Amino acid sequence: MENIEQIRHSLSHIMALAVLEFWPKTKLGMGPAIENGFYYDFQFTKPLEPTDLKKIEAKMQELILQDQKFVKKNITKLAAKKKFKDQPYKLELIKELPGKTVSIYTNGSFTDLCKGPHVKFTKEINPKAFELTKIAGAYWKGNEKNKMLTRIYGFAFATEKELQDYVKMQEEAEKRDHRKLNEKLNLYQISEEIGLGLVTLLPNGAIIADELENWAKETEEKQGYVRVYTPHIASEKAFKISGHVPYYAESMYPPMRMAEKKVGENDVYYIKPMNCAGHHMVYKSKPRSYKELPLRIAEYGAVYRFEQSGELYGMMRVRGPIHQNDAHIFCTEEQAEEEFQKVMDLHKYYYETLGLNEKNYFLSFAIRDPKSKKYVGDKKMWDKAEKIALKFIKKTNIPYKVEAGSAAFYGPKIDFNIKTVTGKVFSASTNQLDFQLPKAFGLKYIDKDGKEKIPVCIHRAPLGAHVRFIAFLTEHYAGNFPVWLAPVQVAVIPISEKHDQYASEITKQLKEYNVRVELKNENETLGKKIREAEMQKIPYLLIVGDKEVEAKTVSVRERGKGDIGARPINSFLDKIKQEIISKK
RNA sequence: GCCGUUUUAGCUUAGUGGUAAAGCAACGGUUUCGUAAACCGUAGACGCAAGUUCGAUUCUUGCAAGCGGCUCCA
Repeated sequence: MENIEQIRHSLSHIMALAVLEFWPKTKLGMGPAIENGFYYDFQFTKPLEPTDLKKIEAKMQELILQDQKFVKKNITKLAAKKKFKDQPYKLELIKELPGKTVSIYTNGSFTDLCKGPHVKFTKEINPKAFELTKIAGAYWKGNEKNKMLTRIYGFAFATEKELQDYVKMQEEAEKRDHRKLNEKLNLYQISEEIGLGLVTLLPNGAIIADELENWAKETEEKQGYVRVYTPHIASEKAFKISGHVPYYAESMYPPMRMAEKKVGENDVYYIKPMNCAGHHMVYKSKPRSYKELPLRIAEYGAVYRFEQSGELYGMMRVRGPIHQNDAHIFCTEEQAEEEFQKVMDLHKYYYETLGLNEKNYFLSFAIRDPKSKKYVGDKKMWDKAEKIALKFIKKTNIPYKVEAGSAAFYGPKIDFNIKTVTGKVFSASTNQLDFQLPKAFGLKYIDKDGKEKIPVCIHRAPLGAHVRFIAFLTEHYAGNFPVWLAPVQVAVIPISEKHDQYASEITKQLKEYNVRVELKNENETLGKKIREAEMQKIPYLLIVGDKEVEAKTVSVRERGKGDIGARPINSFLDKIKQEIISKK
């Protein structure tokens, strides 16, 4: 496996050499190996033509066949500066690297600043096991304030077969893309007329959202949560207290101003990007005693965020409505650990029920970048929050990875992240330990000793936001939703018009038991109706013809399994009800 | 938002400097069928705007949206 990384990394150098042979004035950025291949960032002196990719690829193959040797050398920074005097990005890197010397690698006429390692000879690389795939813009050092360079990506593997298999696998994965599946499943719509990134859940999507929401409500009620409804808009005052203005303002829809009135704080309103302010005000609605804590305030709150247009991605990343499975747990510092553990256990319960395991998600601990100014509150509180959160996260025994600089502006986050079929990472659920907002909102409770204290707040949203979670589940199940979530659970298919009446009786009976059923009695052949139902991914098809009418049964066809035989309707009802209740 | 790329009917695609072809879906009819596509017919489109031209869906420019990345996130 190490070798494949060396091959990929070496290919990026070979690509740089190929590019320089065609356009010697090109400035070089960085060129690492990545999960499926490699890339290199260039600053071209002229725009790249679409055909150039093939041209570079052919040149690379030629260079590989020359069997160039990769030679490593350590040189002083001074010598390096001289060597790379025409490469401003390399000079910048040399300046930042620690130590007095840097390592360079030479292959053919090309030398790059690089810590390696590489293959010894290019003959170790199969010239048919790589391909250049795409051109994209990428900011220098990943910072949008920097210049945008042109990145060329390539796939690379040890053998040609592995490359072909990978490409094929990608094509298969794309079929599971929730945007693609939506064409048949009709879960949602995003239209230019309504607006960019604004999702309409169509009837099928709405059913799934409702099922998830009901499940969350039932579960949370058992665990002592109370439900509230808070306004979708709030005055600027609230967001100044919470810090959203100014720390989060660029992700918020522009404010609404009450023009006819004198403009003061209460004449400016924002659509809420988070539910925090509302829930903090619920806490503040009356004086609180330690006896009331923990106070768990829940709401499937609809928030809107003005995400950059280029970030929008089907139902995975939208501007709204983002119905979050949100709750804020207000508790004492001593209670926080237990409450946090309960939240983690709740995740476990939800995820296990949905058939998710650690292959489907990973935990990340998002802390602040101490150098950045985009965080509210004082350092002491941040250090404390990060320290305690880390302690909690360690106790859960779930592997996690630390991400510096991605905390929320008011506190560290513990995120459950998911990957889309195409490899994009999104956070499905977020959990935060917050010492800032309760203080900012002036929340208090009277403790046993009669003294006022500030509660701690745990922000949590285990089922994330409806649309993102539905998108994730759609891809996870490849559209084959378990019966309890399936928009249509059963299709009743009469073989001919003669059986329509019996079919509608069966349909009616199922409806009485709250099974989501569709009668497919349109004038089509049986084969066609079955095909359509299968493409809609309906879990059960009940086929009724002469035999079934006669014997008072239904022939059951299970999704993906085919005909599983005839049985009396009551027996089928018992089976499906059981599956719905157990969320199988 | 930035870089690249794409845009012909609801979807998938064909094609042209003289306004366009097909399959599926839709609709109407025929057929009454045993486990993934019956048959016949009808209707429906060149993303938007400007320019070049006798004439633009086709060429040019701008804009918009989609897609792939970057940045960013529930």
